[in-house]
Amino acid sequence: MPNAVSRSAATKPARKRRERGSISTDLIIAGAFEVARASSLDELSMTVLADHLDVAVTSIYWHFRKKDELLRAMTEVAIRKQHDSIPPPRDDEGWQDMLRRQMTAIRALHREDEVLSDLVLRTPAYSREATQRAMEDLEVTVAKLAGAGFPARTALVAVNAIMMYTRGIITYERTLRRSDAVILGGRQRQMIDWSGLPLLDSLIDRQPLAGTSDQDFEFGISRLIAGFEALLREA
Amino acid sequence: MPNAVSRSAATKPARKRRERGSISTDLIIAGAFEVARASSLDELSMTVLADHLDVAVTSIYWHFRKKDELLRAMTEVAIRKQHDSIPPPRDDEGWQDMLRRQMTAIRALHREDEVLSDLVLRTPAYSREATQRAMEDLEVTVAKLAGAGFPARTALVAVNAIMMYTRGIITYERTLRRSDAVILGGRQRQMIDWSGLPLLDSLIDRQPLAGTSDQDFEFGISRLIAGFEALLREA
DNA sequence: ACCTGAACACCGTTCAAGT
DNA sequence: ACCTGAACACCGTTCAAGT
Repeated sequence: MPNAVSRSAATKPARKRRERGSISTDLIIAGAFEVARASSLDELSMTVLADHLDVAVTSIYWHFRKKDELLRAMTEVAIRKQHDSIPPPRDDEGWQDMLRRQMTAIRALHREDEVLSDLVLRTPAYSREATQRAMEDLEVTVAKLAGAGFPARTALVAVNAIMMYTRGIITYERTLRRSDAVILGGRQRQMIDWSGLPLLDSLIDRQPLAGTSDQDFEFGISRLIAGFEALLREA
Repeated sequence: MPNAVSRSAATKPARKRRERGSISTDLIIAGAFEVARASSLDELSMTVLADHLDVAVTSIYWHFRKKDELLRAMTEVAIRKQHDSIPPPRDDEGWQDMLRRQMTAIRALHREDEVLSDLVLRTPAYSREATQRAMEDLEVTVAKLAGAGFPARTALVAVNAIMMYTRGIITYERTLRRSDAVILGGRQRQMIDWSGLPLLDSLIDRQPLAGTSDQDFEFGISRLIAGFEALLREA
């Protein structure tokens, strides 16, 4: 915290003027990630960011005309990081393992980087480059399924489906974590009258209610893959 | 717009004092939904809501101590509406059709009511009643699968998985619609160099890029159900 | 018990002005 | 070309005061 001086006092920092090239768009983006990671993306404000960078708020507006423009730039960075973290297909594995590894990697990344997750899930890709990269990845993945006998169209829709499932898990887990800070652990269990719920009563015990585990995630992935395999056998 | 008078002029409305019981929490919630539906949940502010209700902003704070409290109340309403819109299982249908109908109904609801969607997806259930209702629904659904031969634990995880898939589709479609207002139709196609992408080039034509169709949604549902059936056969 | 205006801290953004 | 402070409209919230 570079300027944790006086908040309430009327004395203003009276900052020294910075040199001309002393802040760049890259520095601002990096600073924005630092602020967001230290608190959250929601709490990232232009004012706080400016303080963090020890710059006048308005200086940021020379590099980014709107806050939204800064967020877009951050999203590009996040999308690239996600792209780089997805393992490429290997020749020595089947399409099933490829899908499993890719989806697991995406989920892991979103779990360990909430800011990235919030950025990426908020919007589709902005730039041409990001879209191009995404399409190239998709082409390779779809080709792998097509090579295994799936019609091209089916391969595309299948990849799409397993990504939607992963997305659902990711957003749900994100929602849980967001509110867990408030709700505090699984004391929900006591709120419920279990008398009419014999099945659930026997299943949901100590573990946090409706939480998502690695096994639960794996289950859905396996079932989708099994469903794809069934389609392959029919042809 | 009850008070679309002067914004810039220094003359303030000078409102007449309202009677004591003239606004209730229910009226405020209803008004909040009206404002949100007319614009969006993001644009719902206490000030705008107060204007809409022709009430002083601070009056709302007597009924709801925080904006978050109002949002919670709205979420409860939304969750109840979602609950009521999900068709109950029928005796003359199998578990497959039940799941299909339920997931389709949820997706349809979220498509036609964006405000509900934003509220419900933002947070898990708050109140005891909502949680209780959700658990009762879940019990019935899980019981149907269990009756078909699934172990109880598997039935629960399966229902969870298909809900996660549906959630992924819903959030993705929501994201698309949010940005479609900006991006404007599928002119993305021209941005991309298709030379290295023979498969995708042949598949993605006129239709909006990466859009989600009813058939795509159906595909994932079918594959999951097929995956569940495979599990049943193994036992 | 319920409604109200004044007031505050914060936030995104514009603009005219510095160097 | 790049950095800055003053200023504005808006937003959530508190508080003391009305009836």
